[in-house]
Amino acid sequence: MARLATTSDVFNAVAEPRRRQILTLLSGGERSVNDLARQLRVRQPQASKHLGVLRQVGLVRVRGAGQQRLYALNGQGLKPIHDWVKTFERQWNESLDRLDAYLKELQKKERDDVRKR
Amino acid sequence: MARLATTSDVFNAVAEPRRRQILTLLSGGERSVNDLARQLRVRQPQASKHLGVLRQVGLVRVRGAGQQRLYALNGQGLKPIHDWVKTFERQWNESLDRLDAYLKELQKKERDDVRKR
DNA sequence: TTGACACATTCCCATATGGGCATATATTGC
DNA sequence: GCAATATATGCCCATATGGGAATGTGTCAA
Repeated sequence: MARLATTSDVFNAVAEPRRRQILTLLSGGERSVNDLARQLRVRQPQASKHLGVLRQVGLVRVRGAGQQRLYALNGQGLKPIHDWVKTFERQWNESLDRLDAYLKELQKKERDDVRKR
Repeated sequence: MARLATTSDVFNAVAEPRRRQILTLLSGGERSVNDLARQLRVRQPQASKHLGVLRQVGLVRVRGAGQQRLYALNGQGLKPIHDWVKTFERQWNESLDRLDAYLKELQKKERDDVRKR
């Protein structure tokens, strides 16, 4: 079956670093295709393709403006990722808490050792 | 160059739905490979492969327990995704706010219309 | 109409994939 | 040692990819 299509899912669409870059750039406001291509140091066709993927999964919107097309971020499209990853928030906090507790324990031992000297 | 390796990145590793399922299952605690394979309704080798990917990107830890290997979630591995998507939180809140304002505006109009009747 | 510009689409190719399957590699109990 | 169980790994294949390059489509201005 091979890997899922990049357009099958927001997760797959966002797996590509350049597409994440595009979203970051668009968070500053609308941009034209050439604009984005220049910033990404990518040729125009690739920029168009990436934008096409992002559009198919609903992460960006397009608007015609004369002979250029302005792409805008659709922030809501990222919510599924946020919601999913948020369900694990407690998990990594717990790991950090354990690390924190461990470090505190080390420091305590250190103080005790110093005291014994 | 083709698509990036699934092991190149947490984003790529998590793009596969079954791997997300695995992480969800592991958030309930350690599981053996067969255990996971059964829950995912996947054959054992595929489960092992997926777990291998997750391990390579640091999303899970393994621990030998007799003749089985228990996999555990490493929540901190998901933090990069959380951090990235969090930078867009304002974006979709704004969209939602606009939607909210729009709906409120509609309701107001509706009330006014009723009043006029 | 014609040319210039912005963008989209198509074809090519090297590459990695995930599943099926068979097989190697532990580890345990006898 | 040997069989049984749990897991990992290797090979196969169909499929989708992202970049390069060329070409199609649309819009403007003269």
